[in-house]
Amino acid sequence: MDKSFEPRQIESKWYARWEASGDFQPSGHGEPYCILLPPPNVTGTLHMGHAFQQTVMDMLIRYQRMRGLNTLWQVGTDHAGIATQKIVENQLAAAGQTRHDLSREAFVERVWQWKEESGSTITNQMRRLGVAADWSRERFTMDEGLSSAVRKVFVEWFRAGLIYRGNRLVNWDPALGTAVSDLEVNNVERDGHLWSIRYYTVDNSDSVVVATTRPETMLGDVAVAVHPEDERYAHLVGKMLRLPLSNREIPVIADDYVDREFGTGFVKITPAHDFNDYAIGQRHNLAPINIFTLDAKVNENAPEQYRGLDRFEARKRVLADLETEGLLVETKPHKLQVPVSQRSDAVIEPMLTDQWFVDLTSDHGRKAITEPALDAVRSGEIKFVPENWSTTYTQWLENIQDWCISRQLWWGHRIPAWYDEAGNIFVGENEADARAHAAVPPVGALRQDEDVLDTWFSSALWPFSTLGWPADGPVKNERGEVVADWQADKIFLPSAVLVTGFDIIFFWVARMVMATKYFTGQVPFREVYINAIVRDAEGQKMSKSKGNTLDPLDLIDGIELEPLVEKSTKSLLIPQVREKVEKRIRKDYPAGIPAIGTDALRFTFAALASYSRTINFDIKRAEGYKAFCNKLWNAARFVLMNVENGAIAAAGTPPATEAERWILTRLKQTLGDVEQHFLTYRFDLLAQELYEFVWNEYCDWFLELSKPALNGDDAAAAASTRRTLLVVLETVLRALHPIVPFITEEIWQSVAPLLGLTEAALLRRPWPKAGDIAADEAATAEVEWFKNVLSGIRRIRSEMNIAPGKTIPLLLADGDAADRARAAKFAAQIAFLARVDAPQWIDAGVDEPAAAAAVVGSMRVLIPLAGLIDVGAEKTRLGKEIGRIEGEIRKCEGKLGNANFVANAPAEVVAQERQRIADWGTQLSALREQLLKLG
RNA sequence: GGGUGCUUAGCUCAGCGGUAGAGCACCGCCCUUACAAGGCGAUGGUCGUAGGUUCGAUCCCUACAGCACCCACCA
Repeated sequence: MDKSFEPRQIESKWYARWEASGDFQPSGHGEPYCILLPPPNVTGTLHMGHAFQQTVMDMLIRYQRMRGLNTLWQVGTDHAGIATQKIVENQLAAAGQTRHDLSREAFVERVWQWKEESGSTITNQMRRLGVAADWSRERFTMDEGLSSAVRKVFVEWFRAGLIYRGNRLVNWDPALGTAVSDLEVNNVERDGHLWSIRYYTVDNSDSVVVATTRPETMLGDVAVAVHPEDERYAHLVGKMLRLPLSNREIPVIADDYVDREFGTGFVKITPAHDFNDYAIGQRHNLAPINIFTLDAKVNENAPEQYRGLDRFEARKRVLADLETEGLLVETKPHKLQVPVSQRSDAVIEPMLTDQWFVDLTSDHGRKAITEPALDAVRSGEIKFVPENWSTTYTQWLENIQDWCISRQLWWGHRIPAWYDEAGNIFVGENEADARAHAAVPPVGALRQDEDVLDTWFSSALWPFSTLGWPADGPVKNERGEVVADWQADKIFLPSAVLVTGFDIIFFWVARMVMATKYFTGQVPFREVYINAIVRDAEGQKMSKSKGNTLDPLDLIDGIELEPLVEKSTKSLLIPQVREKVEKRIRKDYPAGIPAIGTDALRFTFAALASYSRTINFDIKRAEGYKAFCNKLWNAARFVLMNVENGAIAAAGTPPATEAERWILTRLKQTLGDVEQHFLTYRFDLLAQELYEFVWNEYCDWFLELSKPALNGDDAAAAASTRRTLLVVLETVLRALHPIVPFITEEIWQSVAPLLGLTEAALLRRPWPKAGDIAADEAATAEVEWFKNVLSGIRRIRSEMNIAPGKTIPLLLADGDAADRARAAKFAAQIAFLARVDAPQWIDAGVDEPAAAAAVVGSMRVLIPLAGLIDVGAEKTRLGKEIGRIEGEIRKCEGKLGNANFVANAPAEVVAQERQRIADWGTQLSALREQLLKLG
């Protein structure tokens, strides 16, 4: 093995071999265990969130694979309608074109081309992470198989009366020219104004003052509303008002939606551009007046002078005109929630358009789709981890709206609906099917609906569409390879656990439950592990506009300062932001980002994966775990160097030394805990457990303890120690493999032959079970004793400034028979590791030299002063220790002196307290005796 | 307005009813042949505040404060 750990070399070597070996595909035996990859955008690149999430999935898959389960990690990519279409549109824009300059077919063809060119970027990046995913079954949400699933679901839901088309007020993104769902709209608080405007009655005898944040919408007003019980204005209800600027007559109506306390108590009603007003309009039978075109300019329903103006321009004009007419009563600053499109940042305009919806709210829709999805979680059939996310899920479904599934885009699954010349709708998997199911004979030619489906519609089918549904037989990809076969593959439904972010519980998780329940009768997964959101070291959300994103590949490979600055600032358009980001990067990463390797990155993710909902990614922490990898590497080097040239005890030989029995006992405990942490998804505790075992037990103590054994005269002990060194290493490599696959594989390949192991790869080894290892509690006590003696001596050496290389004498006093036996047993180890001469016992009553002391139980461990030690300093040291122990004893006495404690606390707690006070007492008297001896 | 979290060492976080822990940072001594990406040792916390339950509270309950996030139609 190389002298130091070089992640780059190791990583480049293994992935291709693993993938080619077929070990990432289902083994075909054992209990099925499936994980669905949340399909990333096909044109996307790997970000920290992906890397974190995928590390979690990979740990689970590798673990279960080693446990002998029939594992499938189903991977694939999502066509990501809007995002992908926008990328290609931007390319066109750079050439001064829009998609409308191309035909629809040509545009879509161009998007496919782009997908072919860049679609494998993210999957190749995933490979760098080492994911044990089954690439032979990779799917794309727009491939033929998945598209046929989409068509079938649409048609079946339509025929079941669960999908309908209607002219409804929807969230319209005027920049993208499409409807978007409620979920794709963010409400952003902005500084605006509240304007008060006077409307006169038609006879000019009276007037009302309405308050609005959007004065331009008054062009579409159809009424003014007051609260039915508002006595101030009761006399106005039913009167007609003259709408300023438009000169239309509109009624004053009473509706209890109005809040009497807010504004003036009058609300203008614009049903075509406000969701509340729409509802009020319906209640009062008022026809909405749409005043905007689809790109949010004033249309022909408004007075001539405003037509063609953008809505924000129109606002200015309206205000100016009102001012002129003396109708603008008041203007005051006002904070308001503005609906903004997630995709384009454009302000959403509620717009009346024809759209397709999935019915989730009528009795029929609730019974067929919504309720089963709620029941799946309420009944515990699906469990969230952490558990409280089920509240989020449940509450959303309880207040759900119908799902608007049509999008006015070109890239996506075209809606399988056709219209005849009379406007009748025909739905079917294709035109012929639509005709065949026609309720009325079509009039003239059929033309297909122009719209495509919401991207999440196809994602909702992912749990079963990827397994081959609805085809009866094998499904092939475009290269003719079989990627799924529903009859055989439905064993992977339900999948075991879905690992995903809370931000798509509504978008994706809930909708998968709805669709999967409806079409397969099964839940899509048994558990949903909601992973934390990765933020930067300061807890800020990572975003390109803040320039604080980290590219997982930059952490793996490292990046120089200048390229990092360039990369982080290139998409920042505002110079001030750019400057700020550059400054921060130069400060945070003066030497760029060091290469930490995939394993260290993965270990970091594991170590950060507690149940907390955000994790702050600190590169310092990652560097620490790279050090851990290096430690493991060097420990392996030590073992190999010491094992290769000596006899290794045969398998089954009982361990010869206390140290071996102790490390095996600790290994057993560690494995038991690791098992538990896998069950509860506590990867942080799991990582910590293994970290501590490797570093603080195996390296710090066992490797050190093995040195005297390896170099000693006892050949049997040496051979046995060699075996144990190897066995523990090999076992711990197996336990670590799900977290750090590359380094463990690399080391394991060298270790395996020495143990006669014949598997081709570490992933094929069985998961190490605690139950297979024998515990020896007595050995633990022995080694703990030894560690106490050694720590005592080291403390003296350090605090008394005794040169580390200097061999010094060691005396032992008092103690009992057990201490004598142990001292004899560990004599060589003590001498070697503490750099002391062979320990000498001092008999009671014999004069002893002045010495510095440590106390282990009732035994005093003495380093004679003889010019080495400052008596004053030693007295101070002892005094301090005595003070500390007296404090502990006082605490114990306090408890035991409390009659209520003794009466009420469990017996073992009281006994433990008595034991403690006795132990402290023993130490205290030894220390006091020592202080006396120093005079 | 409804909901969900968080507040523990300088920083990032575990612990969650019975002796306050880790990583990183900091301090001292060491290039001791696995490892200076290292070794040995030391320092550092009245566990947000106030009550309550309990023999005992960082942990459970209540209130308060601060900080996040999600959902929602106040013009």
